Amino acid sequence: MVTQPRSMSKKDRRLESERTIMVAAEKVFAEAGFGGATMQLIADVAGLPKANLHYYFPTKEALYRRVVQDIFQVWLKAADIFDQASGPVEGIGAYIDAKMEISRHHSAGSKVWASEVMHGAPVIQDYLETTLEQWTNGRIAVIQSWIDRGLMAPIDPRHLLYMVWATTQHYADFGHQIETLNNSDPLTDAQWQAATDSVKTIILNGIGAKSAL
Amino acid sequence: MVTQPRSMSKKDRRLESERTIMVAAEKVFAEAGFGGATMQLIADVAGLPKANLHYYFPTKEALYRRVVQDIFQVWLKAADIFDQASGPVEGIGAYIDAKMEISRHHSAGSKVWASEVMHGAPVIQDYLETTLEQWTNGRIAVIQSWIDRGLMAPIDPRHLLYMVWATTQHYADFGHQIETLNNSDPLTDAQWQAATDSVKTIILNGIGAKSAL
DNA sequence: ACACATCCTGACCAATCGGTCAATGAAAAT
DNA sequence: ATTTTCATTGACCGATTGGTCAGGATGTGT
Repeated sequence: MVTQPRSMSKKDRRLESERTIMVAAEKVFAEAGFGGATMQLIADVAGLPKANLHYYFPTKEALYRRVVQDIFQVWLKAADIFDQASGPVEGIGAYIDAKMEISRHHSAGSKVWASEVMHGAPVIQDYLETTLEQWTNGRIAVIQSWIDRGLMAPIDPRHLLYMVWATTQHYADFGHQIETLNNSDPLTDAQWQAATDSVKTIILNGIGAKSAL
Repeated sequence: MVTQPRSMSKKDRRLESERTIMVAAEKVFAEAGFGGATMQLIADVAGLPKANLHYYFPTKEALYRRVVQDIFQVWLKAADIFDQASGPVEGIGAYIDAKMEISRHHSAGSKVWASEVMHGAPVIQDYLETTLEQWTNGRIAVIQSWIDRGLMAPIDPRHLLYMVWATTQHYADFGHQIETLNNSDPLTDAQWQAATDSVKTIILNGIGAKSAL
């Protein structure tokens, strides 16, 4: 489970140990929820003794907090594309692409985030009130400017964002249901592409998006 | 917490006791997840001694299973409107209305369902494979007939359904996040209406829905 | 009044939980 | 070479968990 090249500084080894634990923790938290996850199970998945986890992370909650914060960073980063876009077709289209990609390849993280918010965000409430609110307001302003420039219909930007979040994350959070309804097979490359295209088509048509180019 | 009119058959009292417990359980499971919920806390919320819970429900899992099944029934029932509709504007519009209503007034149930599916549906897997799959296939056929009759654009019905589920449930499952981004205030009647209208506008426009009337 | 079934609950139990700690090992620093 | 710091771990602990059970309360049919 753990590869430890001998030529590695102490700091690097600490970082790698932390990462090993956090990867295992993300998986277990996603599968069992915070309450259902046990330090013992995380330790088993990470291939380490339980006491070692407590050496790097003092409490279960501290470990969980780090996992959630980590996810939040990935999640925010996906939105950089938004700002570089000239109009809704490019901006929202690329954002949907990015979020669908995360749903596919980072589904455990998405589930942990969903679980955290669903239970009232006991751990990352401050993030919601600060970082997320600022980010959201910034993106609302961008969308509003597109509306003002006649590049899309006058849809409430807030609900548009919620719809993009909801739909893209659905493919991660409810991935098991989707898989079950797909003859219990994981979605193929083509099916993921079809899903992404469908989402983009409906939303971009739904808001009457016009390319700014 | 518990009102027990003296004139009540034994069967009725049993049913009412079960209902009292299940309401409390739904709330606690929604707030803490299955793993985080404790029988003691459910008992406290229900205003009953813990041992009494085990009299009506042998195990925590049995109680949880009943709660999830209960939700599933509500969830399926909301879709009856679908069949009576003459076209996508009426059918999908009414379905969105119904699901938004559930998200608003049955949010705990929605969260429990989401949590269950997110964790791999360990308890209701059989429902997914039987009832839900049949229901889904039936609705897909209806939507396809609308497409064939030129009442909407040729969108993959499956992904359209996922989008409706995702978006409407988002207002329940991520209600805390939405509330936080709304100055930590619950959505007002007008805001709920605006949300519902936005969702309907985007989706119905997005699929090029035409009324059949 | 009686017997009988159902309902209720305080006290209890084994198992598991998150977390601690002293002892040991390994690597830097001197 | 030796000291010092960091990393590792098995054994352990108090607290909490889901679940049990014996015995009392309550109602029902006769």
